[in-house]
Amino acid sequence: MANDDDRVYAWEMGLPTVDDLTPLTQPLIPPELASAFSITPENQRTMLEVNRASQNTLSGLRGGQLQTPSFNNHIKSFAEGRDDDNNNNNLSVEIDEEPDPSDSRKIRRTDDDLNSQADNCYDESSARSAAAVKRPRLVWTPQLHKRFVDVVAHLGIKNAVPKTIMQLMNVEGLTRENVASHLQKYRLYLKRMQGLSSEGPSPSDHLFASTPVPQSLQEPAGSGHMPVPMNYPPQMMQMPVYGHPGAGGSYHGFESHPYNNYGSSYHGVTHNNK
DNA sequence: GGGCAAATAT
DNA sequence: CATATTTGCC
Repeated sequence: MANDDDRVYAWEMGLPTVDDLTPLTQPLIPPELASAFSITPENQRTMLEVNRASQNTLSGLRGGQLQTPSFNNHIKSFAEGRDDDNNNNNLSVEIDEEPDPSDSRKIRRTDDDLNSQADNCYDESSARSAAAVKRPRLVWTPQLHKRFVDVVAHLGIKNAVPKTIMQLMNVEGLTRENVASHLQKYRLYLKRMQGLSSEGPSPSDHLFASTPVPQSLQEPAGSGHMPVPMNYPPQMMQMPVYGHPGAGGSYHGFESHPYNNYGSSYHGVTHNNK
């Protein structure tokens, strides 16, 4: 006598996670292979292109009277529900795109896009090279910063250079300049804290104070470990929640374990209907 | 390319 | 105002 919710949940759990799926930005056939077998190489799809296609798909679904509202709700709840259930740490760069009065919604590189784009292809407007587009101001969310700190910690302090950090963070749209700039500030923060021992972080250190500083950074950590490629799961998961600078170092975020936490977690599908 | 400080920009 | 980005210099 299982009710519908249970059946839906069972169905959702049987679906592949975003981690199992090949990112849309990644060609199914490597260029080398394609050329070797004289196959016409696929067009490279960047995240920007994929996202644009997603927007078009969503706006198409919403705009046209063809769809019933409940249909859209199901798509959305599905995406959010899986995110919560699997505890996916799908980090992505969260960016605002001001020049678009027609749709003031925030554009996010999430698996909302992956879901929505599944039933549509990208059009010509998305075929433009996204490289030439200047990226909007990056927002260093606690999650993004956490990942940054993790990478810096796992690299030695000696290997923690912008380029390497950027690569290991593996975040779409994140540039070396972004990392370099953030690293600069982060180092200043570390320096200030080591100088004034036994003193709570400055109230102005909103972001940094909310993220624990790994011991790997406290000292030169002479352990000669080479850059070990740490595989972060593909991006996703954002929440408006901000760490409380309350001098305690209390913060909530993901704890280096992308998966697990299955049986005990409640799969409350949160509808953020605005 | 990296590091840093100062100037800009949002 | 806080923070991210750009710039110039080493």
